[in-house]
Amino acid sequence: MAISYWLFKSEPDSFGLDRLEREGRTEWSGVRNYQARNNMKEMRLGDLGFFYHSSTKVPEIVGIVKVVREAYPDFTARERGGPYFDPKSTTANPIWEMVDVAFERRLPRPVTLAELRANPALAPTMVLLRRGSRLSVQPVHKREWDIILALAEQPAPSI
DNA sequence: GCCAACGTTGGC
DNA sequence: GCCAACGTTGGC
Repeated sequence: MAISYWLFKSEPDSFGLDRLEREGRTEWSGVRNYQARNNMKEMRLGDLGFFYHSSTKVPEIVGIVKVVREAYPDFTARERGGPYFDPKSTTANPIWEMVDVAFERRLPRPVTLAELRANPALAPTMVLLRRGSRLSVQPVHKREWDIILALAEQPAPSI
């Protein structure tokens, strides 16, 4: 069974790749969007994902993570007073789920959003590049995955 | 800091 | 079920 590929957005100011590398693995908690949650439910052990830095001066893909635990209830939804508390979610009927991901590796170099946008092989299909795309956990086609890995092996384009 | 795009909420 | 209002995301 082939693995699937994903992309996880994270704001480096709150949780960047440096921290994930230090900590080794993390719970991908706090996702409060149904589509993103559904994507996590489809993830299987061994799936790989790009780690993307969003809401930063230069948004870019910086590394690769691996799914090391499949979807299970996101306990932060029941943390009363916490930022991710959701009264609709109960122990008996949890709405929100999370996966665990582990640091896999850095890309040889970051690949910026601008570079992805400028690539005609990616622009038409990649979820990240859709107009107004805000999905924080999204699928990546294998074709796109391979193109981006190849880009990261090449020197950064000079702008 | 601005603002377009999006998802959710709630009145009707 | 519709849709206006609102809050959030996230690039620029």
